[in-house]
Amino acid sequence: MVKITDVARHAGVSPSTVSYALSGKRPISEETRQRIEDSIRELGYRPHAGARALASSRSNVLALVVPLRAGIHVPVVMQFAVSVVTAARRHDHDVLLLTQEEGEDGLRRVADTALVDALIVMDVQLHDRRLPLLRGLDRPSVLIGFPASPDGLTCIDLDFKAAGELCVEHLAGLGHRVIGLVGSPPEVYVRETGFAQRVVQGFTAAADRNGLSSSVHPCEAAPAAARQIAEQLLRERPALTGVVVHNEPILEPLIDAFEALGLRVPGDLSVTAICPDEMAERARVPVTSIAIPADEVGAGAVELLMKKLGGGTVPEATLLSPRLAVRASTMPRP
Amino acid sequence: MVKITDVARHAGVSPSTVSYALSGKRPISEETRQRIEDSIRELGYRPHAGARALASSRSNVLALVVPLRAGIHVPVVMQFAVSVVTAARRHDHDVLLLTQEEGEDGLRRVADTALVDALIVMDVQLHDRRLPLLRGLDRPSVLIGFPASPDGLTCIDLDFKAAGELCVEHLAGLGHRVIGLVGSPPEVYVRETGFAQRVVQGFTAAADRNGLSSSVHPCEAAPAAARQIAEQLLRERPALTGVVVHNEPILEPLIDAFEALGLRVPGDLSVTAICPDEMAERARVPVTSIAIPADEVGAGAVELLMKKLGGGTVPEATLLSPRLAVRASTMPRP
DNA sequence: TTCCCCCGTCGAAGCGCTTCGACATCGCGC
DNA sequence: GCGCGATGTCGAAGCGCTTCGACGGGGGAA
Repeated sequence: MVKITDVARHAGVSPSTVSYALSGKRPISEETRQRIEDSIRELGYRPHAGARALASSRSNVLALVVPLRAGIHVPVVMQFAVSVVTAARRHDHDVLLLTQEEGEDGLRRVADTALVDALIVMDVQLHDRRLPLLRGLDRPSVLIGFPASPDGLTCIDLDFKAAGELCVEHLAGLGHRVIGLVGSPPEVYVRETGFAQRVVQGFTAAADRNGLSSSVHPCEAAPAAARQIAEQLLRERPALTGVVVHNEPILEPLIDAFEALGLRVPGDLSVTAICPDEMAERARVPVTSIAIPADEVGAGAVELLMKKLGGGTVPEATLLSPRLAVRASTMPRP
Repeated sequence: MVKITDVARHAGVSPSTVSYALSGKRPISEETRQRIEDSIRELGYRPHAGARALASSRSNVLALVVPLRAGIHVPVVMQFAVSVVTAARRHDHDVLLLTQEEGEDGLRRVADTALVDALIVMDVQLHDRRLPLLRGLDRPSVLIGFPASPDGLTCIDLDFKAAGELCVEHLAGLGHRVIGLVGSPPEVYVRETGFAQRVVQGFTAAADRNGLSSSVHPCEAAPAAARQIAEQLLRERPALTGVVVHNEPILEPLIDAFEALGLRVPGDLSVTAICPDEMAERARVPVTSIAIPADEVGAGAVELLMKKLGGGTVPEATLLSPRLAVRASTMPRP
């Protein structure tokens, strides 16, 4: 293994000079730097990560905790993970993968052993049990998702309330007066997953603001449930002309169910959704939708962490504005 | 930060004794060990990962390279990742997440900087560009998937050839005489992804062995393509009564297409698939299928790596036997 | 009883890097 | 012509842990 002393000898300088040339923490003459770089290339030098971590008390590794639970849309999780890794690499950091199963102990372990410099936690619940731990940890963290009170934490996510509102505004703008929200399975609300509730809040607030008649319907993530909900909506709210769907697996089955019941989308019923773009695009009827901007969220989380690691201060809450992509599933009320 | 010397002082022993008590590399009297453990607990000691890595030249971290490419079924990738992390934790190791995008440089980097002790590479192609690198690296690796020649490497995967055979044997056992394989998109074969070709090999070999009439049909991963293939099969092979599907996204659309063309599954046509269990279970007609045992593969990869890290020798090829779950989509030939 | 060996423990020497203080050199202003 | 700050480099001291060789004491074999 070639080490920094080898490089130093080869370049005719001291090890510390090589170190400073590498880190840029002290000025090095252009000429010397060049010589050092040549030596590094020639010898194929790679600094030892462990030694570096020990001496600098920085491992240049971030922890990423991914959720495993049922009801989580896996491709979206993967998108987050990839965008976090990609963003981390831009800052010369690597990413350690933790599963939620490891729980609080896992977080404590990687933090206390200095394996990682900072942590990113996905799928935060309103009253997440990990919050006190994260607050007390001696290293910075960023949450993807919002707990009930983000005091002392740093959180980033799509602004789901605004997303709910935006869907409603879109429908209202098209003249719809009676709308419904088909939401996530009941257990998601019980579990107090913040984003689901926030969609409901935004939906309801915007409907009220616009003087619309609105209703909210939690729904299991199974095709059969979609059918039931569709029938129920027709029965209970015959004047319904607009639907917001916040339940990925059910989007297509629900549209199918409406059509099977004789409602054309968008002819008789306009549908908007909060779901990944590729899902909205590939549906039988391409769906007007708001996507979760996984790339932005992941990259944003990393940027926030880097700022914190650099000693900067960051806002407790970062809400990404929803963007509505208009597709074929919505049209003006007939 | 509490360090090993603190523990040693507190327990009235030398630091080396604490170290040996922790690692078990030298005998320590029960009494002393107990005292040390108490001190550790009382002080909340956590060994510093970097220091440990430096002194022992073991980081206790594995690299996992996940694929990003289109045509890869994301939930399966996630399953692999989770099972690797879980298995690694059982061996007191952590997992560093690398994206394929980082390519060979990423592998070299984490290996050369001693950030990781060993590597797991997913989605290996027949003539993968990373193979020479992996062979030359000074740390062990395990491939999930098989290249053209695994010489000098360690590979593990489902035995896709056997899977292809098993599907055919199942159909043959039910009396079917004319069968077809609906495969992956053409580019998957062009790309020389081993597993797709191996399914074809197994399918063809078993069909020949059983004296069946067989045909192979690559197929795009889009519903429209499913419809086309269904029509083509009916036209070109009217006597067809058995189909093997090796193309996740198309499984359901294909069954739909067959039924739309007047063929009942399994009444007129028996269908088997190689796909995740939950997909097979949730289809309109639950599909007789062979699943990719992501848990076993991931855990197996870690076990192999641990054995190699421990100085043991392991077989170059580990093929996991396919298991066929019989469901509602197959029945004896009428 | 003597010798040997094993068990349990210690001390010290690193592992490869960063960083702090020191120092020499140079150019500038006065 | 002198002092001073800026610039560029060096040496040495760790960072916290593992591991090697050494060593004292106790038990078994001869």
